[in-house]
Amino acid sequence: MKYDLSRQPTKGAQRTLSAFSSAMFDLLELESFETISVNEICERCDYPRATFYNYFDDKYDLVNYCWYLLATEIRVDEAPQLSPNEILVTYFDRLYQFFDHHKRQMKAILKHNQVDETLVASFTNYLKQTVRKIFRQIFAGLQLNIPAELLVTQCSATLLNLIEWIFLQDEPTTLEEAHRYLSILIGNSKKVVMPGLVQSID
Amino acid sequence: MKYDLSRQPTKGAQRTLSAFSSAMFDLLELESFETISVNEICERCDYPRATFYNYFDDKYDLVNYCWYLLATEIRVDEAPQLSPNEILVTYFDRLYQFFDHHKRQMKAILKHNQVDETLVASFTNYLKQTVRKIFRQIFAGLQLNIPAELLVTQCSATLLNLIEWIFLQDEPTTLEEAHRYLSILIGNSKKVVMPGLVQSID
DNA sequence: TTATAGCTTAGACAAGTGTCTAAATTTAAT
DNA sequence: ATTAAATTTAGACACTTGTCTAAGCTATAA
Repeated sequence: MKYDLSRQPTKGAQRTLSAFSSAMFDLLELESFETISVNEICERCDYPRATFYNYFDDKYDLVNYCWYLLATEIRVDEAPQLSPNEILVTYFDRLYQFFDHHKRQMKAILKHNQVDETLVASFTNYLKQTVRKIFRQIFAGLQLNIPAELLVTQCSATLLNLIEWIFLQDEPTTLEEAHRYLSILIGNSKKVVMPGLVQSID
Repeated sequence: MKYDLSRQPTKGAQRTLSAFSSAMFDLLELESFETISVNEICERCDYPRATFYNYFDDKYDLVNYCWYLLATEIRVDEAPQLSPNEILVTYFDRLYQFFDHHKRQMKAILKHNQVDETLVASFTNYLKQTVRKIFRQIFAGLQLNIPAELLVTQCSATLLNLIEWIFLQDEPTTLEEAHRYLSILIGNSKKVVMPGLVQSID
């Protein structure tokens, strides 16, 4: 990303960022990400190519910014003070809620972009990276019988894989049923219990 | 892939396929996949661009063929008659063996291609897809308390994530230690026990 | 109001991509 | 060894990509 998101954007910059991300979201519902060109993006929002390259490195960079916008909505950054097991369910619920809310948009995008292609992978990967950060913080102070990074990977993968199965592979599942699956996958038990914890700390 | 791999390739075609894949393997040790161009590949193995496009759609297609060549070496396709838990460990061992054997090549490639970039993702993804096929077959006839596809995803993700951690994140781990981690991640117990199975069938 | 610093933009650039044609060459089967 | 079918190849094509320059615009602070 060429534009520095950390500082307060000017009114003009905000307008430009919105225009490009909206154009991308629009185009993703119309065609495959592969076939979208920078020219096409610029035409759609009536900005010159030079401006595009002032803000983004390439279309991958822009789509990444789009994921950043979506992720903000999931409130993945707000970490409540809860036990690891509760956190797991809490974040699962937020993801579930988000995908449920954006069902229509997701379905439209999936029409032109297969689940196994770059686009969807880049989205779920973005979310996975965000969820990893949270788990990394949570596991930092705990006594584990397995390296923390491994557990971080396992938990975020389990969460995202289940979400992906329900919403991207389109296997309608109630939140209750999803919780049952989650507990089986995470802990091989009836309750959600983290693997690798030396003692349960619910 | 434009060339039909299912039929017996002619001597010439075999030579061409080898030349292109070798060129790609060579270049991956010299620079990042992103910066490799089709022109460069063709120059390195002295074939005209037109020939490249006779065989492959693009460089992603070629690198995919490279993964196919590697995967054959792992013998992922030979499925022995074993219980699900034994299969899990068997395939983990094969992957472990393969990566251990190709340590040098992997390290060289990782020097120019970061773990989080497209190239490495495309490789581990290829392996994941291959491992998925095996688990799908294994779980087909079993009684599970969770949809089979979910379990397939979970098991292959756990396997590949552990392998990735050991070899691509470069966390040297003995096979014994790896088995211990695997059992914790898969079953939250001292032994490797699959989650989701209605009854243990060791 | 007016500098001035920072953006925005048009257009050119070198390089890459994937497709196509028609000629040259190779292959496999008689 | 001959021949018909299939493949390979050179070169051209239209198009995309990312960079760069120099001219234009705009916002803010004196």
